[in-house]
Amino acid sequence: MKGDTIYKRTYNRMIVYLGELKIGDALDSENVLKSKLTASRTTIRKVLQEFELKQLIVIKSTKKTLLRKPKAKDSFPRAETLSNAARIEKKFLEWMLRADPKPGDIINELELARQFGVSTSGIREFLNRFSRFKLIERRPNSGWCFQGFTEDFALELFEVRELFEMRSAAAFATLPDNAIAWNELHVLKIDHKNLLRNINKDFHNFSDIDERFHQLVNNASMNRFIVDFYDLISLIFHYHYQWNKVDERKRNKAAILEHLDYIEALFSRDPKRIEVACKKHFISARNTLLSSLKTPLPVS
Amino acid sequence: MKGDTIYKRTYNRMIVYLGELKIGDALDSENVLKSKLTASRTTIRKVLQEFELKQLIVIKSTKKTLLRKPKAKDSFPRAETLSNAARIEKKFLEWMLRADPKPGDIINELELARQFGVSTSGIREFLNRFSRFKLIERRPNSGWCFQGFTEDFALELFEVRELFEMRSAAAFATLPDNAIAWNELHVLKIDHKNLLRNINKDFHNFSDIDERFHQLVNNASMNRFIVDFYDLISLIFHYHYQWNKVDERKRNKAAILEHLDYIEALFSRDPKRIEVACKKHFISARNTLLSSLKTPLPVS
DNA sequence: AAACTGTTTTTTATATGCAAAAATACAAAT
DNA sequence: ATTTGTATTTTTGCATATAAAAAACAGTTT
Repeated sequence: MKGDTIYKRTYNRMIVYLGELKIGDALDSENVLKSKLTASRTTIRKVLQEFELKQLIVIKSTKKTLLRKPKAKDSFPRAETLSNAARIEKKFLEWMLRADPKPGDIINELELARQFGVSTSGIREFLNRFSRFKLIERRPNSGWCFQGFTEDFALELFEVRELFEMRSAAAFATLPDNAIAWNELHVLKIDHKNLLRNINKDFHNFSDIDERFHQLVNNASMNRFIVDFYDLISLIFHYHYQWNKVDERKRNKAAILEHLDYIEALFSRDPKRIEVACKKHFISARNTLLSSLKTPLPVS
Repeated sequence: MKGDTIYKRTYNRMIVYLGELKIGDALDSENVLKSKLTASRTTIRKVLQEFELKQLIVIKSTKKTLLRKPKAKDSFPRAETLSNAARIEKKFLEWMLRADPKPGDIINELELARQFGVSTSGIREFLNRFSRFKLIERRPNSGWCFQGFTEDFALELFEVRELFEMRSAAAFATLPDNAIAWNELHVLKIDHKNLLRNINKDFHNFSDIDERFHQLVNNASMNRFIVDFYDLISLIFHYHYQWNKVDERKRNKAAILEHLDYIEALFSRDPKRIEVACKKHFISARNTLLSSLKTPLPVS
């Protein structure tokens, strides 16, 4: 009753690993495989035995050799390698998007469990973890109350986000010259410029680059609470990007330009300049988010 | 298998409620009792039936009358009215204090379950909730890793605390004249002065007043993320107060004086003055915490 | 008909059961 | 000294079972 997603995940990783060898090559020892594929030796052995059975490898005491290359399509489908918890998270986010629950709505564990086809304990555990984002609230001995992604929520979120990122950006400027963050920032600058060049076609790629950029800045704070808070930002933005498609190209182009300005400010290490660029970006980001909250959901 | 702590809690509340009536008085209707004692009608009825059985009240269709007054000592002991979850939390904090786990230590669910005499699912749920404080981290398919209340942890905690409270204090100054927060601040000022007068005797009462004060300031931010973060501060301070007894009287006296200064600054509504008082207090609070981290635990 | 009580259905809180995975142990082989 | 074979023991992840509590429904009484 535990599911065998780890076995399947390890199996898939083994296929990738074998794909990198040549026929006749010897495999690494079990202990090395254990760290390479991140699983216990117990699981590694189980997978190896399965591969021997399928005559992909031959095991002769301490020597394991590759007989023929596995095909990538023999892998288990990705969905089967997700843990139950990950699957529930995915389903819940999809459900939120679809059902669009309003503040004050009650969600109950049994109902969700039935809808998702999983046990109540899985749902319960998920909701417990998810509640850290403050989008739902437990009512003891009753259900969960949906708080909703309201304007207040967005404003409070942005207040903290701004507070944190201003601090992080200031910290970024004081990083030593040889910090890898500078290289990463350089790469991001190039990526931004490339995206700007193909903005008409690739504008929806902005979401990824946006997350990478802000995460890089926040990491400079070296503060677990600040870094952790970015999980919530990511979630909200991911969620929000799903439905606010109005003017997306135009908005993203503007944001890229702001980012480039912000990046230059970071390279300059001038605190004043950084503050100005950062603040400017947040003002427009907040406006974007707020205006999209007022746009009703498209009817599907 | 759900435990009957709610029944017991309601039973105790009913005793208090009956204590306020005179013999021969009619009890409120079930629905009124339901809101007065905050429980479901189902539970209210169960309790009422028990009281009837014990001949404390008589139920005649729609009329319930008090026969004789219950004695307070017939209540269930407080420990039995705590939910399982609350009991686990309490035990875990005690355990942390006693076992003093070090960063990198692994805690496992089964072990704790056995030690606390509860089921693993209870432990699991608690650890999941508790992990939001970042003192423990889940290792999938393995156990939980204790992160420890290290110096880094304390510094990062204080960085955010300061950021948040500076913002909250500034917001406090802009509250309208008729906000109840001003009255509460006034009460707190008096309480501080009283405590200062009896500091030699009552110095250990500072912990409570400290929490009330900072919570009041933080609430002025009207930001759920800022307010929520104070849970962590409370936890850490509660935990920390348990063992750092060195110079407690002296430290608390100094802190009270800083608070009084801070309170006056808030009343003045002068942003500059507030900032100075707030910052000053945080510098010494941080030093206190850091120095206590370096003090080894007293051997018990 | 509004408020109340009696009864039934649904949901939560918690314990328990069990397969998968991890950890451990140690002798045997290279 | 590393690696493997094998067996054993623990522990996790998830499902399910069940008593307590809540909610919903249906009658009564004022």
